[in-house]
This record gives sequence, structure tokens and C-alpha cells, in this order.
Amino acid sequence: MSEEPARIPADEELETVAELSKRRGFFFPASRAYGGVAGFYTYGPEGASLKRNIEDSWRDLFVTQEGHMEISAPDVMPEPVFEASGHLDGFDDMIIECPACDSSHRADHLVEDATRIEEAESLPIPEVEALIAEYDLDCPVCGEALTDVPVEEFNLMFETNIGPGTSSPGYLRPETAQGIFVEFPQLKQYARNQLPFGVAQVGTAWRNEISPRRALVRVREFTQAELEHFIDPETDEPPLERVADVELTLYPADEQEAEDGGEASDASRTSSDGSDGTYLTMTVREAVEENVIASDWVAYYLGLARDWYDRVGLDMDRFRYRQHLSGELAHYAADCWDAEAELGGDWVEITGFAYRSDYDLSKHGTHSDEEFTLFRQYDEPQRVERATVDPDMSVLGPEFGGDAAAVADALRDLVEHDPDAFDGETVSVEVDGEAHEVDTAVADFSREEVTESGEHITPHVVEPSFGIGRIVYSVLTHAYGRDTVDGEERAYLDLPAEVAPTTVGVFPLMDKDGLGERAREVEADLRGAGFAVTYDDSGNIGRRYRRQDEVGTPYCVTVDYDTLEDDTVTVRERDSTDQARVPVAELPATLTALRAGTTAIDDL
RNA sequence: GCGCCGUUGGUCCAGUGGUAGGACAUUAGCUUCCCAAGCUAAUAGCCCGGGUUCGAUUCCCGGACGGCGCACCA
Repeated sequence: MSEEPARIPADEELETVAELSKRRGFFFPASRAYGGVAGFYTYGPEGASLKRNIEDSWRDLFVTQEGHMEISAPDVMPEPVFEASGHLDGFDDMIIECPACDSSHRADHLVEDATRIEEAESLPIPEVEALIAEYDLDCPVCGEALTDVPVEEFNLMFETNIGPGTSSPGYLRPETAQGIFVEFPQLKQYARNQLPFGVAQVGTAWRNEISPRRALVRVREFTQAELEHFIDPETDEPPLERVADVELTLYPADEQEAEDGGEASDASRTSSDGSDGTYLTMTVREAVEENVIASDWVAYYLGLARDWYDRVGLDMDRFRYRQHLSGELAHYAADCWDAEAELGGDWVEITGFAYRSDYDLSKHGTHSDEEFTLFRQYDEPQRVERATVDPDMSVLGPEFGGDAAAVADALRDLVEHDPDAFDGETVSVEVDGEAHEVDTAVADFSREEVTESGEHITPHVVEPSFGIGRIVYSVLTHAYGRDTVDGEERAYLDLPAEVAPTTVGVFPLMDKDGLGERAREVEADLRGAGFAVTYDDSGNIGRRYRRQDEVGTPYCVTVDYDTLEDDTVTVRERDSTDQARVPVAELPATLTALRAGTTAIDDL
């Protein structure tokens, strides 16, 4: 029997998991034969399987159960995509490094602090350098003069060239989301132009991090599972009743600020001990009613995801939802909560839940030639008065020459925003800073009643964005445990059967007297039934159980001498180490029931 | 990017200016009919590049990688 489960001390926990991961093949630094490269990891046989199972579980919930569609878009996208999304602008951070104390600072922020300039980020680098010299700016840490210290760019995007030459720059996507947003014009057709609909993607994202850290936590290439749920902000409501009773552990912004005197920007690194007692534990319903979570949609996903984390094996006592502080919000986000897991005493973000409003679709609508809107029909067509112009080009052409087309566009633009400007004999429009007078008659201004059957709207986006690698790492860490079985310590992973890399180990008690041959037959049967099976005939039976315990295999089947007599085998359960004897013919059904939780080992 | 510390079989460690040893793991054999047993044997290592030296895994410099701190983290 197993007894005395012991939690690993926090300061040993991550070392232990790293050691296990390398030794048993969950994950390890990539390209080690060539010295390794920071921020890249290879998932070994156990890890790749665990990761895939977690992804499949995510798909089952967020695609199959929730009824959304999944796509697979390219990793490389052309430059204009990221000009539109804001990632290029927002990410050419200007860094200046103090020559005296080696501290790094955002050069644009130093300039903004010292001057009245508000958007120094948009200034060219030579200009920022000139401003630093002009204002004699000093290092905020040590006071060293920064004049003539070069300002350098940090771009966190991986750049590449599409095709030969450099004329067509591309970037590896920093989030899978853009691959969904960019295809919205196609995707909306597949959704038959009906809101709401959700598009999911599980794929690779890339960020050229300055300093990769902490195993799978901060890496340069990682897997995201993202859902972009497109909604009509005026009419669509989430099915809150489905998750209303789910209990959440919430760490709202005001609690974070109260805790450390307003300097809570580093709250994601706050250790668990300082945070006790400041969490709010309440149901989704209560959180919405008391407005702890501002967005019903975000609240819905917090509830939905909470049970999923539990399902894939996170320890819910080491889990919380933390609201972003206002200064922490991304450029696109209106409100954002992170799911965080506690690892080795630190809290790590594993999912971001953001209400992105219409930010992304509007940006792509403006920058591209496609429509990133949907047509929403009114219940009843409406009669509305509309002011229009139909400029007479045969007059404008001779009068304005090359500017004529621009003048006509300006007139059309004006009539939309200010039809009253056409009340007089003439109307004035500005083209390239030059004012032009046009006869109202030439513009052919008119007001007419038209029938509008609907309007174009830009959907809002609710985005749960899961970091799969971090979740794999968190699940491994939370699953790791040690206990004592028959006086011998063992290490095990209490992974849920759904995500465990191997579902069943098959062993001959000894590899002789035909037991091995019989065990091979059992193995083949189980593989045929679709189970992930490991066969092991090396070492004594206890050693083989321990091997499987250590990688989280939930069940082991042993062929012994009784099997040769009556065609039964023992089934041994990982967590309890209890055994039951089962007819070989019933093994697939029994294992399926055990995995689904509809049968317990004690009932066999 | 900066600073401090580190890097020795698959894993975890010891050690040395004269090319290294243990534990565990792995493989083979013996033994054992259900929880890391025992015996025998085998496989397998000094991060990379330069320097000092007759000789460098060891000392020095640089780099890569890792841990922590600073900065960064859309």
C-alpha cells in the first residue's frame, strides 16, 4: 500500500522536475551536440506524448465541445501584417545602456520623462539620441551622463526573408492569433456571416527573448492554443449559466495594489506566502454580480477553463486567476486576467484571458484591402436620410487638373461627416493642405431617403490564450510526488489517465515459460484497441512498476503463471498500487472504464 | 544585454598540472512466480576555442549553455 505522500520542498521542486525531465525524456535543451541554444527545448518521447495529450484535451473542450472551428495558419507572415497588428511599432524598444553601471533603460521613456514629448517611441533613433544630449539626461540608477551613448533597438520579433533578397521581409508570428485575425474575411464566410463564432488554433509562436529563463517558462519558440471568439458586443451574451457555479480563486488588481503599497507591477513574481488571505474565492455567478470580473465573456472562460486545468492535472491549490494591473495591459487589451500556476514558490502565467474588443479586426480592416466587418441585418429595414455627392468630373478635371480626383474624394469624405457644409453656394475642401472652393452644384449634392436593411459591424474578440509548454511544465511539476510503498520510497507522477504519455504497461512476471510470448499477445491486443502501451520485461516486477510510476503511467498489466491457466491478468493501479485480477478478454473494456473513472480498481 | 555562481559517463556527484572515481540508471547473464533485492560482467564522461606549460579536465582569457539577481516579457 502507498502511504505518506510527501510534497517536494519548493526549492528542490524545479531541480527535481528538470532532472526527471532530462533522464526520462520529457524535455531537454535542444541542439546540445552543438553547445545548445538558449530558449529552445526538445520534447522527448514522454514529453511529446504528454504535450499532445494536453493539446488534444484542449481541442476536445474548446473546439469539439464548444462547437468552434480550428484552423492551421503559417508561422511566417509578411511585414504588413505586423505593421497593422502593432507588433512592429510596439516592439522596436529603444534601449540605452549605462556605460558606468550597465543598467538598461528604455530610451524613449527617459525622453518622455524629461520632456513634454508623449510618444517618443515613434521618433527615429538619431532624434532620441539628440534629445538625450540636448537635455543632458543622466542614468536614473547611477547618475552617469548618457550623452553620446548609443541607443539600440531591441526587436523581439524573429525576422526572415520571404524568397531571395531582402525586398520581402517576413516575421515568425509572435502569437498564433494574428493567423486567425488575418483570415477573418474567409472565416466569416465559413461561419455563414453569423456571429458569434470561434476560431481556434494550436500552433507555434516565436519571440526572440532577451533572456530565456526557467526551463519551459520563458522560451523563444513555444506552442500556443488560442481561441478567438468573435462576438457582437451589443447582442451576444455568453452562456454563463453553464459555468455559474464553478468556484474561482481570484486575485483582483485592487488586492494586488493593496498588498504591496501600490508597487505591484511585479506581482507575477510575488511568492505564494505573501499572498495568502488576499484572494477572493467565489463562483462565476458571484464574480459577475459583484463586478469583480468586468466582462461576462472573460468570466465565462475563466469558469470554463478552471475545470479544464483540473482535468489535465494541475493542482488547484496551486492555481489562481490574477487580474492585470492597468499599467500591465497589452496594447490591445481592455481587461485581462491571467491563469497562474505556482511553481517552486513563484507564480507563472499559463494563460491570458483578454477582451481584445475590435482592436485587431479594425487594424487589419484599415491596413488591408479586405472587409473585416460583418453585415448585421436589422429586424425591419429602416428609412434613413442620406446626404450624397456625385462630383461632376467634367468640371473638376479642367479646374483642378491632377488634383481633381483628390478633390472628389475629399467631397465624398466631407459629405459623410458634415453634410451641412454643403448648405451654401460653394463648399471648401482641403487637399494636401491647400483649400479648394467647389460649387455645390458641381458637387451635385443631394439628400435622399434610402432604405437600409442593416449595418456593417466590427466584431469584438474574446481571447483565451494558453501557453501549452508552460502548462505541460506546470502539470509535470504539480504531478510529481514521492511516497513510501512497502517501506521503499518511490517517485511518481499522478497524471490524469487522459494525459499520461502511456496508459498501460504490460509485463511478463518473468520472461520464461511462455509468459513473455503471452504478454506480447496482450500487448498487441491492447495496441489494437487503441491504447498507448509500453512493454517491459527488464528487471524484477517491482522495478518495472517503479519505472512506469515515474512517468505517470496509470495502469500496469502483469502476465503471470495463472494467466497460462485461466487467461486472467493482474491490473495494478499507480496511485494506490492496488491490484485486481481481470480476464484478458475484458481488459480493453476494463481499462477504458478505469480511465474514464466509471469503474474503480476496488470494484473489480 | 549586464553582474555573481556554475558546467566531470544517461542522471546526480567526488577529484586531479602527468587524460579520472563513486552512486543510481541502462544492457547481458545467473537468481527471483507481484512492488526499485542479490551476484557477475559490459557500455559510457572532464562544454567549446585560445593562452601559459614538457604536459591543461585542473590555472588564465574569451565564448556557449545553465541557475540566481537587474533589465525585458506585446
